[in-house]
Amino acid sequence: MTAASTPKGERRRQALVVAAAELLVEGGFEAVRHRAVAERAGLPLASTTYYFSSLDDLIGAAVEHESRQELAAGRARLEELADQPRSTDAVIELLLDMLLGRDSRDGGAEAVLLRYERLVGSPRRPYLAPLMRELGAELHELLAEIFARSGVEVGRERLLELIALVDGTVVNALIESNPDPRGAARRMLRSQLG
Amino acid sequence: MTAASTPKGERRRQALVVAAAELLVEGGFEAVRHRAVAERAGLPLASTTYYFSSLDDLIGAAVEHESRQELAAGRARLEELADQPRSTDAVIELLLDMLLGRDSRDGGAEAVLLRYERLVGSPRRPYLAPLMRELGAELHELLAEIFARSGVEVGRERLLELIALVDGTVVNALIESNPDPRGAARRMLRSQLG
Amino acid sequence: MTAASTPKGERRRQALVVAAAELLVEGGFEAVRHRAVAERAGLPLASTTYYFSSLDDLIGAAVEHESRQELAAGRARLEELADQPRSTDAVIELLLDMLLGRDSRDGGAEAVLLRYERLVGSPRRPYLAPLMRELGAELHELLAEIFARSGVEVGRERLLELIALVDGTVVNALIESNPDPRGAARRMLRSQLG
Amino acid sequence: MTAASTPKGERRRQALVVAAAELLVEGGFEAVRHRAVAERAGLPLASTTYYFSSLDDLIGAAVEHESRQELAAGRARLEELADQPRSTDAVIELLLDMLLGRDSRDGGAEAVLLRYERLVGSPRRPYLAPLMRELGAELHELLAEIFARSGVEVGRERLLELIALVDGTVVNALIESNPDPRGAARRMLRSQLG
DNA sequence: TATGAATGAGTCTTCATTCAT
DNA sequence: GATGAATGAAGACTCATTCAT
Repeated sequence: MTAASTPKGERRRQALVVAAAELLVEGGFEAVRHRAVAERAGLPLASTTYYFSSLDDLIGAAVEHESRQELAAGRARLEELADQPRSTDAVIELLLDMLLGRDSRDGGAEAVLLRYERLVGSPRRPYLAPLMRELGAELHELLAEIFARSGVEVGRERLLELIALVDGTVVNALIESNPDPRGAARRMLRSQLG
Repeated sequence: MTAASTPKGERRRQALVVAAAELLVEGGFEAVRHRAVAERAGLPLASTTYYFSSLDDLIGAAVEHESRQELAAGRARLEELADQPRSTDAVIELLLDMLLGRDSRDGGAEAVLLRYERLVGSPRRPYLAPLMRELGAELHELLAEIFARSGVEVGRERLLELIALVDGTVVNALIESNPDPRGAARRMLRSQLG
Repeated sequence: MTAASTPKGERRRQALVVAAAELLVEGGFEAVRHRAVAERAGLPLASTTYYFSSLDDLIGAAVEHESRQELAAGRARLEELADQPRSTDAVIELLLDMLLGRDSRDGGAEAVLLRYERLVGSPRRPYLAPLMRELGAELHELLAEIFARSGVEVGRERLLELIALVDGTVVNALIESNPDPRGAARRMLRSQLG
Repeated sequence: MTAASTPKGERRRQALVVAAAELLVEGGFEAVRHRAVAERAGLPLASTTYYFSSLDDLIGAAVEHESRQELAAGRARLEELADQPRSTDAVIELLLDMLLGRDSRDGGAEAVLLRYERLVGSPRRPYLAPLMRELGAELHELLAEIFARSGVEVGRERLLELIALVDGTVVNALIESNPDPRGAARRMLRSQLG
């Protein structure tokens, strides 16, 4: 419909996606507006509707871009560290990086909050459902691989339990304005794995 | 800020809070708008800014009202059931009622989603922080009491773990468009408490 | 909903209605836009949505205003001429004034076209239906009164037939770019009444 | 202006006209947009401005196409039925088919409304004037022929009167939200021809 | 000859907030 | 103490048309 296959067109489209993804990460779904995206990308307002049939379409692309980026970075890191034996603590940090984002190491609660807002906000956007399921599956695979390589025996059920534990701990930490949700999740994982 | 101590003033203020709380429960933070609140309360639009210095002010009052109401209902229920011996399953349902809301029993995912959106959306509203902390503490107390009365030995750490497990399971169920988040949480609790 | 009962408010509201009615008469339904109305009335854009819950609401008010104005003018004229005996030709001109608008006497086809566009455009706007029926009934009454006072015996069926004849003649004249639709209708009426 | 004489060009141009005519019939003048036409024709958006200097140009071609099509269909039908003797009622239905469109037999008021919107909307598009005159003349011829063959004596004046009567009746029926404008026109013709 | 890319202008509508009364 | 009136800013989206390639 709103195709754009020329290199130039593709570049502009990508610029919009990147701008939207940045806004998404910085301010959540609400921050992704036609105006804001166009301005950040340095493109005219109408370009947003030219390249994307609706704002939802653009948001979808932004979520996908951001998530794939993060997943890819996670995979790359896993490869990079592949053959080194790792301590439980190192595995835990890796897990936390994957689940809370690497920013959570220094960004305090803010980065984590944004991430979980995005997750909890997804169900409101039904068009994200297939994507979220796919990304979720890929993330689980990645986490399973992390455990496998580190020699820790973890079945599927146990993996889901650990993920739930982390997510639940984080959510509760956020709600209680705990300034260090990562720390809370870390403690929880240690008591489970350690 | 813009107090209102007349009996009449107090009554109107309360009507606005109740209306806002209803909207909050039905449609999340986004649904709480000056217009909508005033209309539902059957009061003039300007009354919303007269009794509340800003929309955030009103939202804060609504969150407080709603949460206290729910906590009180939870406590009342506990008292009501106090002396009857209870099966593990009954305890689990009670826990789920407290954590996911009683609506979750028939409201499907929607009611649960609304609740978790509210929780995760809270940190973005700093004025809610003290309230959320206080409410969290009271909820934990209530849950501890439930366990205590049902004869199940559960320490503070273990309680926090169970809560995290439920919240994490629910969040993940929502993200994956699982139509029955309560069911997912129930299974998790059973495997932990069974 | 968007009440406005203060004299001042009522005046502004009326200014918008008048502006909208002018635009309607000059350019048809399509010409009645928020921007255009606000500009013509010399009021801010948002005032249009403040006083009218939607554009349709405003259009409805404009149509009603314009039509009642015309009907009232027609009645006034009838009273004014009341007791003078009238020739068939005078009756015919009166009829044409009522059905085509007084402007049709000097405005050529343009004024008539706008009028018939408005009529034929009404069914597309269901909210106008009750109004159009009411106005139609009042117009028929007025025309019946004209015949009655001029001593010409005309039953209800015959009246509807004459109206249809005029409207149909006018529509066909317009389609064929006849510059004098009133002339065509006049001839038709003369051959019927003469 | 922007001619296109290649066989391929001519074919594409025609495809656009056909698409535009369909949209015209289905949704009136307003429905004929560059985008919509191109999409329906399965051609690139820019082809609409390449083959037609403006939207009006395209609309003109669509009106012409549609009208000639209908006239031709009318003539064909007349030939087909030519030698059978016909009752007055059959003649009336034939007349109504020609004036209101065959769709009016089952399409209810909608199809008729669309047709009269198109007719009354024509004068606003001056470029349609010559076409509309020509088509009008041909239609009158066709109707005259219908009467001639059915043995009913009808002079030119009487024919124009009957047409006006039908059109006027239909317009008034539409305005009054009469759901069966064809029925109204039928009754009118019966009382005139019966 | 064609067309993908592009956009300025405009569409209706919502809303938090201010202010005069 | 209360509120009707008011509005600037922003929201998503549409569209005819231009232009470089």
